[in-house]
Amino acid sequence: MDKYDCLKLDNQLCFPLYVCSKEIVRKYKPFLDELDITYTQYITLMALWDKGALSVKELGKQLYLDSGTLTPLLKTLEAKGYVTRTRAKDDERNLIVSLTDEGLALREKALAIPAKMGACLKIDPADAADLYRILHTLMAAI
Amino acid sequence: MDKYDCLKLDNQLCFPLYVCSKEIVRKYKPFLDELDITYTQYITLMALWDKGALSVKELGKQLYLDSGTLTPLLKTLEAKGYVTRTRAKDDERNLIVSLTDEGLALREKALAIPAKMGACLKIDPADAADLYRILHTLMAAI
DNA sequence: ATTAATTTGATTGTGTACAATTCGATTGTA
DNA sequence: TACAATCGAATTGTACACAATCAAATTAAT
Repeated sequence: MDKYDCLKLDNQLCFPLYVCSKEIVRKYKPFLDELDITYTQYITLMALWDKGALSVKELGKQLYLDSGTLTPLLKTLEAKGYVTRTRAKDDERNLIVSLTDEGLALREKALAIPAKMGACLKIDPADAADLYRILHTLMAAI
Repeated sequence: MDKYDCLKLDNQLCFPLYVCSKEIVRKYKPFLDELDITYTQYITLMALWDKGALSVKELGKQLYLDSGTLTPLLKTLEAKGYVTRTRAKDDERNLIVSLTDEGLALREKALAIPAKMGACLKIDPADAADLYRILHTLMAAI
C-alpha cells in the first residue's frame, strides 16, 4: 500500500507475459529438437508452409522480426537444406525465401507438435480463447 | 480446413504470446534508456527493491532466469554501481546481491515508468485483469 | 540522363536466454 | 575424520533479438 507498489513484480502485466512466453518456448524445445530446429525457425517455417515463398521483408512483417535476426536464421535453414534464398528477377533488392522438398517434407513431422504441446499445457479452453483474443487486440494496438 | 490448419501461425497461442512479450519489452526501452538499464536489469532491480537483498539462486527463482543469464547481468549492474555482490558469511556458495545507495536511489526515477507504460499500452482494464489471471494460472502450471 | 531519396538486406555490437559442464564449498555418512 | 554426494555460481557454446549503420539496387525528380 505504499508508493512503490507499482514497481512490484506481482503488480506487473509485462512480467508474467515475458515469463510465460519464455517458458512455453522452452516447452517446445524437446519436440523441436526432434526436427533439429529452434522455435524461431519453427515459426519461420510455419509462415513458409502456409504461404509457400516469401521475401525477407514479408517474413519480417509476419513474424515481427527484423533482418538482423532473420538473415542469419535463414542462412542456417538454408544450410540445413530446408529453404533456398534467391533474388527476385524483377527487383534484385528482394530476396525470396522458398521451401525445398526437404523443407516441405518437414511439415509432416511437425504435424504432431501442436497436439503434444496442447497435452502438456493444460489450459482451460475458455481461458485459451480469452487469451487469444486479448493478445491479438494487444498486437493490433502496438 | 485442411489437416495443416494446426500449423498456421493464426491458430497458435504461443506466437502472439511471444510477439506481445517482445513488443512490450521494446516499448519499455525508451523509458529504461533514461535510467541506462535494460528490461531484464529492470525486473532484477524490481526484485531487489522489494526484497532488499537476494542470493543469485533466489533471484533466479523469482525471475525464472538461470545463472548463465544472471551472472553477466549482475556484473553489469555492479559495474554501473547499482548492486554489490558478496559471498554469504555462513555459506560461501551463496552470492548475495544487495542494492547500493545509487541502486536504491534509482527506484525514485523508476517510479514514473509504470504510468508511462500504461499510457502507451491502452489495454482495456477488464482485459488486463483477465490477462493477469490467465497468465498467472499458466505460470503456475509450468 | 544525373542526381537524390528510398527501399532492402547484410553487418556489427550489445544483451539476453539456456543447456551443459566445471569448480569450489558444504553436507552427509561411514 | 575421510570422502562421496550435493549444491550454488561461473563458464562455455549456441541461438536469438534489435539498434545502428552500411551498401547495393531502384525509383523519382529535375
